[in-house]
Amino acid sequence: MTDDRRRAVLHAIVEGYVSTSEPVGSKALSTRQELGVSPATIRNDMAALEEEGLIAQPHTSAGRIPTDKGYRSFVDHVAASALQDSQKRAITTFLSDAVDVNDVVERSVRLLSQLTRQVAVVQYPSVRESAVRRVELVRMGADRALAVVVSADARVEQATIALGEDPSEEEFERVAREVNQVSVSATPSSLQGDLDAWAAHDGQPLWASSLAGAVAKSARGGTVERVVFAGTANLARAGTDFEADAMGSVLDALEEQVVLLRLLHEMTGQSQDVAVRIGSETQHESLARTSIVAAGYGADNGGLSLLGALGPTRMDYPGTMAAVRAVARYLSKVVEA
Amino acid sequence: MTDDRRRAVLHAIVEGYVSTSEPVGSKALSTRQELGVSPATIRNDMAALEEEGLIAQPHTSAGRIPTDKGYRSFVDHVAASALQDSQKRAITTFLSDAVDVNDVVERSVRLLSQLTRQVAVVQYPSVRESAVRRVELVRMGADRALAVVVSADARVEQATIALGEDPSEEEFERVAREVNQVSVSATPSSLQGDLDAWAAHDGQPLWASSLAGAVAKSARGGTVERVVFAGTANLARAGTDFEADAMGSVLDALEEQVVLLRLLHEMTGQSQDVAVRIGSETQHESLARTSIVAAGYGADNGGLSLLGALGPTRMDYPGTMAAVRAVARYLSKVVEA
DNA sequence: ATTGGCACTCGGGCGGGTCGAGTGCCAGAG
DNA sequence: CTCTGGCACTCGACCCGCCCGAGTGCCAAT
Repeated sequence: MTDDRRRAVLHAIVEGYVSTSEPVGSKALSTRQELGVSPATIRNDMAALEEEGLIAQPHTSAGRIPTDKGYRSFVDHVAASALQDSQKRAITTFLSDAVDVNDVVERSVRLLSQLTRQVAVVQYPSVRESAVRRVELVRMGADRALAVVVSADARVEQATIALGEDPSEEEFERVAREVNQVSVSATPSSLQGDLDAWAAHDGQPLWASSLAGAVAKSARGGTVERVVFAGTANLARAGTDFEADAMGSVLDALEEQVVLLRLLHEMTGQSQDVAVRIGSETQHESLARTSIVAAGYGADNGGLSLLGALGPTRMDYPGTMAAVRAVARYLSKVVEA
Repeated sequence: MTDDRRRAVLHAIVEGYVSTSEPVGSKALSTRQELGVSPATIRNDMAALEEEGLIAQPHTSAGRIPTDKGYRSFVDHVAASALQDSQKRAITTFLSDAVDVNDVVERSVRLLSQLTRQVAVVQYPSVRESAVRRVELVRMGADRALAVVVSADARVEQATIALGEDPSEEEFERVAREVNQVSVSATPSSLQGDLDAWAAHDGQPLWASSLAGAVAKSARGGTVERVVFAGTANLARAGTDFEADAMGSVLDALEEQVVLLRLLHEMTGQSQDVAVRIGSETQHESLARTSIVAAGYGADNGGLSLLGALGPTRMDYPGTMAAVRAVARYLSKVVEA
């Protein structure tokens, strides 16, 4: 089947280019045992592949390298390789003795960057709406207070409230008592409404409503989505894949966070499984030469968080996908427990 | 005074090299109006400076570049330049509307990286020991609990406690009540002792002592020292100052954090003011070609935190020092308030 | 459909030659 | 004793021309 062989040729080109970072020619391919055909045959296939826009040559009389489209075809048709046992063991041993959420995320991102040899990014687990266990109000000065919300699933959120006036000690205490009563007795779904109703009562100070809002928001998931990175050094080591300038743009994009987060969300939007964006597919100027492999993790009942690996388009896709998938699975287990 | 002129020559070399990133020769220097002498004279001075090890030439018949020692001399003898008004305004406007500690640190590090065009690093404010306002205990499963400690200065710390057994609901509640009584009534200095005494009482479960330890630790300052970065892209843009490989090492060292923290501590150990480490002075292989400008901030009664800028040895020292000092001063004000 | 053969193209590497910036040294002037 | 102008020298950067070989496209043959 000539179609099969063409695919094989493409895969061989991808693998060759990924491992040597040099354009691969027909002769080199024919000596690989995989496809037992002559260079001339391969050249014909290459011409066809180039016609389809799957490969290109950097200049005449050089070997071929995959285009973004070529990588895409490769990724779509290749089965993600299995992780080596040593790597599986690494995951469990490395992550099992984490002590809290912070630690888990921290360890995960480091692990992922080591496994993939790329830049790893992990978003903090997003949490589902949960009951409030206690609200602590701390006076911080004449017109500011700190609200600490401890939720039933052991999250702790804090928010500062502008009071706009200087309530007496007794009133402050009273409000604190009441907001506790209301919040703790409410179910997650009724929380917002209950709090609003309470704040609207006669006799409540103006700042009661901002307090109510802050508490509700904290229960809902609270603070901004945060992501952490590791392995940015891998970008620098990526050899000739990046000009110094291009690397600057990538690092900027990473620090930007918001761009990356949106991208990750888009990628994992539909499916739970590993998703890949290749080069220009990122639709982002500064990421034109980078690929992202991402997956969601966490409870599948909505509270989905993201993690992924980012590197030059010339990356080991099967290996990276396997690592991302494995870490995502493991994190899901940990977070759900 | 020949000695004065030599210094002037050194400074001119440093400034020239910093701004052009190319070795500077005697002719170019003589045309600068600063020192009104002929190239030949400058050559003599250069020979002397080279003898002293302050400058060097990359290869014969090229201009001179400063050595680490040369930069050191420059830094020691130059007055830190003043910030431009626009920059001063930038600091105040940029930092004034921060809402909480997280936000302050986040904004500071970004600001510093923009002002210096280097990698900026800011350590979270370390806090002095403070009274405990409330301890919240949340059951997290059969044998684990989460302790949330809210301290009087509005910090919130959390720690997980391994219970090692499965206490009854009543006992759990009782311990929670008691640890609150003890903690809240204790003064900061007596806290550790009071908690230990309480945990050692008859009838306390085994895990009471780990709870006591966690609470005391949280009050003392709690979690690990954390640092945040910004502007790593500036490293990449630093032109030819770094090989791709060297840059990888630097990024690694940054992620390591512990190395950097130790270094920062050493630097600011004695004095409160801006400190500079140049190239090999860092005593660290991977930072051999980078310099660090650091300063402490925060209350001078012990709780000193650190911030700084890191970049290639070929950096604008006066400007960087001014920016670091300004941000440190501003942060001190904010944190003390 | 596959293969061997063949002419062609073009980038990379090598050697040689030139150019110029920068130096060190020295003798002379202030 | 210090500064200056002059001079010969060095050596890296750059340009040019050359060759080589990898890799290609095309074509005729199987």
